[in-house]
Amino acid sequence: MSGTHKPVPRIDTSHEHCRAIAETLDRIGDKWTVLAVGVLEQGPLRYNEVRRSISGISQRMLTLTLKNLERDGLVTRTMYATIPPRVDYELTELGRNLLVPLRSLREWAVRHRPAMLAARKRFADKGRSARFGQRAL
Amino acid sequence: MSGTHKPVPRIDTSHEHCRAIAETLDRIGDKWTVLAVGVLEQGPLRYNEVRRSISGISQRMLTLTLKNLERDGLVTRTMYATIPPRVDYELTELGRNLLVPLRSLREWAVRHRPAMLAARKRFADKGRSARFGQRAL
DNA sequence: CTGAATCCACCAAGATACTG
DNA sequence: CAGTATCTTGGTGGATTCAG
Repeated sequence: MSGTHKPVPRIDTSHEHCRAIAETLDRIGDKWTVLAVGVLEQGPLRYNEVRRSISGISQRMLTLTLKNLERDGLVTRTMYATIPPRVDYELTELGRNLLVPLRSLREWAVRHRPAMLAARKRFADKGRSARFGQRAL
Repeated sequence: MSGTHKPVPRIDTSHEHCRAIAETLDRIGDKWTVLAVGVLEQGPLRYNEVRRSISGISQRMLTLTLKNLERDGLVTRTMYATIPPRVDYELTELGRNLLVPLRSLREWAVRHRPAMLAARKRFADKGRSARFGQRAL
């Protein structure tokens, strides 16, 4: 292990790291993926159980979201040839690993998102007052 | 106040966390935001420095991305009325805080994304063999 | 140099209806 | 119950041009 005690001293040798993040975000940054992962956190669910757990999702988008999660090895899909048919979805190890950065993101959202929204509001107000010559609306 | 005192204080107690994540992802999950934050990690940069640091970005998208970051209090925008004009962008405290979950995401990407891509490939191959009657292509 | 403005292509995602 | 198939649309982002 030659001399180097810490193999990760520098964070950003180039922006290929950023690209890795961006690509990951491109995958999980759609409208429903993290919600699906979230509701599956507690354990396996049937198709319609997932559906009911994510209010507002359409059948089409749920099917697409789950299929993509299965394709990427983040959830398993288990069919039971019963009548009526039954399909269970469950997070894989890989999928559960994803919960770690998601929790980190949640942590940021809980702690700092209010400040962000406040800044957004200030920005909007500033823009409005500028457009109306510094006069309150 | 007849009967109904509280319309509905709790919307989704367990999954509102997922919504918070989803909303955050909706904000930073676009094509360029994390890349911009990433290149600004090392310190303030001028407009064209950022531009050159993010290969492939158009003027329009860079301007939009930076403006949104400024609006949400994640970066500061400092104009110098010189000729030629100069504008510096720099991460705020809020913006630097965002680096924490982003690093967590990068950690996942580095460690687990190869497995995800492998699963995706297996899935594609499986689909192909299925469509061609179990025969290798 | 640092943008703003305009036009346009593409695709994610919703609505709806149908199927095994 | 667990999906597919088809159509439609709003928004994201690219290319180009104009401006202070």
